[in-house]
Amino acid sequence: MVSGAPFYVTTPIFYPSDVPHIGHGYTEVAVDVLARWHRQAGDDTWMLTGTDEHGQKMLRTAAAGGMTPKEWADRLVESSWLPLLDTLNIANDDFIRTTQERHEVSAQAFLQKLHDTGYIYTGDYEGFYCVGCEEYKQPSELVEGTGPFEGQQVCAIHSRPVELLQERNYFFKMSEFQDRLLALYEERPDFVQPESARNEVIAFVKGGLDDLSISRSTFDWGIQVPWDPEHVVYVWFDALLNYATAVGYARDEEEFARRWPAVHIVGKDILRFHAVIWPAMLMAAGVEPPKHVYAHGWLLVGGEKMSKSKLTGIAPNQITDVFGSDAFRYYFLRAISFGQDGSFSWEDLSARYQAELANGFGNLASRVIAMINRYFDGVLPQPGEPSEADLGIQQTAATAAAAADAAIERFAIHEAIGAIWTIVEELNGYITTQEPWVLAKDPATRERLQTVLYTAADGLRALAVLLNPVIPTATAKLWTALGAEAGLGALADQPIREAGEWNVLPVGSQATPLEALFPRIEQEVGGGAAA
RNA sequence: GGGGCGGUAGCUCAGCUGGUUAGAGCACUGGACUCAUAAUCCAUCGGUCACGGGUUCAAGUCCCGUCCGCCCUACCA
Repeated sequence: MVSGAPFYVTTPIFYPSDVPHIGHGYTEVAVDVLARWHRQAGDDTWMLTGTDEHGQKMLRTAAAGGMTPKEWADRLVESSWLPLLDTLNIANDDFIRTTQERHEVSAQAFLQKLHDTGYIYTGDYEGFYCVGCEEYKQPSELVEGTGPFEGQQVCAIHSRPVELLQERNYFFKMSEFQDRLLALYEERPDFVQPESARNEVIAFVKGGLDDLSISRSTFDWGIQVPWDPEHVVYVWFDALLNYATAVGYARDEEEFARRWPAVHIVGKDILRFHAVIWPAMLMAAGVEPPKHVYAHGWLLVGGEKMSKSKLTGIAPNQITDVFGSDAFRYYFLRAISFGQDGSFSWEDLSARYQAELANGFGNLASRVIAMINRYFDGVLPQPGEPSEADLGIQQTAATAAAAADAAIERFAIHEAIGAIWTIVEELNGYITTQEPWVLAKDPATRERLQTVLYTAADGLRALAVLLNPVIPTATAKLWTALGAEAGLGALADQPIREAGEWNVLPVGSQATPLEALFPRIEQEVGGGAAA
């Protein structure tokens, strides 16, 4: 434990009735890397993910399948969403489902608090409701229907007719929070990140806020409004609360105080819910706003936003089945600037796998371990006086480790990996230049050989520690092959902020042969195989 | 309609407050080497910085306009 500073990070909770695609996977993986990094740094880390199971859409799809919504949700969570976490090797600390009792209890307490303090009132609402969006639409959001819906007004997103609904329900006085929200964005410029997201949020809030209808009485699949059993809580309001309810809001004040406030990582399409509505809800309840709301970009496939309807949706296991979970994690976090949209292509994935993971990192590990085994029977030799070149490697590692930690602090995950990768590149060059295989032929250069291989091995040690949050499967194999555990303990316990220090791997560590960390993939990868 | 973002080598992208011959990775080509996953290392090749004006001693970098892509948001009918 270094600092023990709290770090509570969340993914959005997903609709179980969606089919998991690489966009979901991207968010999960990004949050997992942040969490693993902080955890390994000794921060008091907690990673939350989960599913959002209420709402009319779930009710209807369940009914269509002849099931209760809860049965339907159970099935989807078991068959799709928990397996997704396995597929991607996610080390979440908790998984919340909005149908869990702990959530319902805390959510009701939150709602009651808002009601007691006068932030909720009764009103009538009439509007065009889109079941697909789970929300009312303004007339401007509707377009003329085509085909079977010709002559009707349809939702611009789902192209399906909207329903004219009128209901008496409860409203949250969000309009009262405009000034306080703007003050929040002003006082804490890093509250909404990146900058482009912040600007959009500010522009939106400056345009004025409407009160929010937060209950429904036309169906009953949801959390009951505590003072009016005829109403259930609007699904988005319910969903946002998960971040607080999961860590004990109104149930376990000690736990809540320990974890809160959270860092929310979200796709930019749901930024507004997290950067406007959610902080307003918290302010109304007298709870501190989140620490950060970070909006990442979209994955583009063929230059367009990935979408299932355009058949560009890709299931995460299509990638992991061929390349493995490490490659998935590495690729999306390295190739895409976190916070910006990024292009996905099988060609790029395949090329980076080959060039960076297999030929770069994997082969580096392979050649170093092989030489320690060949020239020293696997026993890590004692280094002699460092030369200029050796010191250069040490410097590279120190600089890279510091830069990577600083980048993670700014959510620049791609930069962090790029910084770490300078060690891979320098080490490969170092080995080629130092020519240990030549040194090995002459007994007179034995000590120099020892120094070179020690330097390379300790560099691998630093890489294993620094890359463990990103590619934990590969680094675990490397840790074993280096024989590091005997002297240093478990890889996950290695303090990541000290990874750039030198002469850490104990002399005499017993290396063992290393299988290829990222074997060459001979098979042709099919791009069109969207299942 | 208003606002925002983007358009830089074949591909994916860096280029902060304007300043010597515009960078990186991958791909391509040539060479070196053999410890290693036919891998590594070095070098070369490659761009009218969307287009047209303007400001400046100097613009990819600022200003105006045009075109293209995307996002947010409004409104008429």
